[in-house]
Amino acid sequence: MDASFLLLPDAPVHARSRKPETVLPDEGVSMHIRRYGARQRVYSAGDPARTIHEVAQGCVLVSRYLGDGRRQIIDIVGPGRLFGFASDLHHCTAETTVASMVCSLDRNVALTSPAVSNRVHTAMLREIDQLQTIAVLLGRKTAIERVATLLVGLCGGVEDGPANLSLPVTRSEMADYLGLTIETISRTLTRLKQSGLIGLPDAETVRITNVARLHHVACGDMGEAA
Amino acid sequence: MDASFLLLPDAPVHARSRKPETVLPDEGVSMHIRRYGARQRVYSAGDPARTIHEVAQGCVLVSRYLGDGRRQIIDIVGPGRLFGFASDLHHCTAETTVASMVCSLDRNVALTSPAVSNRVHTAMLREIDQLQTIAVLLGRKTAIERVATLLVGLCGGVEDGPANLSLPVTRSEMADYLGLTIETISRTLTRLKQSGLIGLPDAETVRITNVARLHHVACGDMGEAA
DNA sequence: CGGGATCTTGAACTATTTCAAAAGTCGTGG
DNA sequence: CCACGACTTTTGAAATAGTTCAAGATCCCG
Repeated sequence: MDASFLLLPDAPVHARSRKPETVLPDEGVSMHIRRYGARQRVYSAGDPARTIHEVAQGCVLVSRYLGDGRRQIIDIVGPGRLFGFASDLHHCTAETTVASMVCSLDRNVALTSPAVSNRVHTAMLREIDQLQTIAVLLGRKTAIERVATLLVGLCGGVEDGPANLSLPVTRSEMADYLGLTIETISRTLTRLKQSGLIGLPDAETVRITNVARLHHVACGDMGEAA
Repeated sequence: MDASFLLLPDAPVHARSRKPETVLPDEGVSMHIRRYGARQRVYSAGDPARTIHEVAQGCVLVSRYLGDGRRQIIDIVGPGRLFGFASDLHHCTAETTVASMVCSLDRNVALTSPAVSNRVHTAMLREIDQLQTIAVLLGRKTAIERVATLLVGLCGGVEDGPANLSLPVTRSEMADYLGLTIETISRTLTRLKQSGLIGLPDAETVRITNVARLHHVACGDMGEAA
C-alpha cells in the first residue's frame, strides 16, 4: 500500500501556474519518470494503454470528451495515486494542470511483479470506489453539494476544523468535473462564502471554515434544516 | 475472458416479474451458487466485502444511497459479469431485479488462482471503463441522450438494424441509473417513440427501429442537425 | 499602463423537476 | 367473468435549478 514505483517524497498538489513549461522526452523504456509542464498531455483517447502511470508530483486530470467537445473530467489525480488503467486503448485523455512529474511503468511488467501488481490492484479498487462516488455526485447531488464535496475531497485527510486549500484546478475544470458550468461554480462558491462556510482570499485559494460542517453540506445532510 | 466460475449457459436477462420468490440459503462456503428471488439483496452498504460475485442468470442492480434516500444506480449487471469489487466494506447495495442466480467466490481464493485472478482483473478494467462512461452520461448528456445510451447498451451486441428489448428494469430504476426522474424517463421514451426511433408495444418492451441511429442520438451526434 | 486571460455578476431562458391527476396493468376474490 | 384496489406508467401544468448570453471586475504579465 505504501510501496511505490519510485521513492520521491510525497509532494503537495501545487497551485496552477498559467505558464506552460518544457518537457524532457524519454522514449522506449519499460519504466521512466518524466517531467511535464503545465497543461500537457500524458496520453490521449485512442492511444494504446501500454503503461500504468503514477503522479509523483503535481496534478493530472483524466477526462473524456463527447463528439461535440463536451468534456467530463473523470478524475483529479494527485501525488501518490496511479492512473491510466485500461485494457486496450485509452478512452480518456490525461493532462497535467501544473508542472508535474509522472512515473510510467509498462503494464505487463507491473503485473508480473507481485508487489507492484498488488499495488495496482489496490489502486484499481480505489478507482472503482472513487468513480462510484462521483456517479452519485453527478447523478443525484445539487450544485452546492457537488462543490462542497469537491472542496472536502481536495483538502485531503483533514476531518475537522479549518483548512486552507490552494485549488489545483480552474473554475472551468471544476465545472467539467462536477457536471456544471463555470458560472454555476462561481455563484456557488460565493453562496458558500456568504453562508460563512468558506472564505475566498483570492480566486485560487479557499479557506474552509469548518471541514466537518462542509462535509455535511456535501452529503446533503443540510437540506431538511431549511 | 470466457473462463467462468461456473459452467451455466449464458441466459438472457429476464423480464422482471413483480412477485418476489424464495431464496435457498447456503452459508460458510468459499464458493457457492445461490438462487435469489426478484428484488432481493445480495449485499448491503456496510457489509464486509469478502466475496466477488458473478451473475449467472438474471439481473443485479448495484446502487448507492445518500443519507436522505436519494439513490444512484451505479451498474446494471447481466449474466456473465462480475460485481462487488471493494477493498474492505461495501459502499454499495446489490439487489436482483428479477429471479436470478448469483455465483459468489471468496475474494482471497479468487486472487490466488491465476486464471480467476486474471478474469477478475479484466472485469475490474471493464468496470472502470463502464463507470467512466456513466460519469460522462451523468455529467454531460441530455435526457434523450441518456435514455438512448441506456437502450443501446441494453440491447447488447447488436450494432445495427432493429432490435427488441425486454427491459429488465422499471422506470424508477432507469431514472435512478440515468440521474433523472420517472416522469422524464416516461416523457423521453414517448418522444423517442414519436420521432420513430423506437416502438413501445407495452411498457416493458422496446423495439429499437435502428440501433445505429439510436446510437448516434446517444452520442449527441444529433444536436447540430436540428 | 494595456491586452488577454480568468473570474464574477446579472438577467433571461430552458431542460428537467415537482406536483397532481388520469390511464393502464395485474392479481384477487366474489 | 368482472369489479376492486394497488401499483406502475403516462400526461399535464407550474415551479425551479442550472444554463446561456452578456457585461463588468479582477488578475497577471509584459
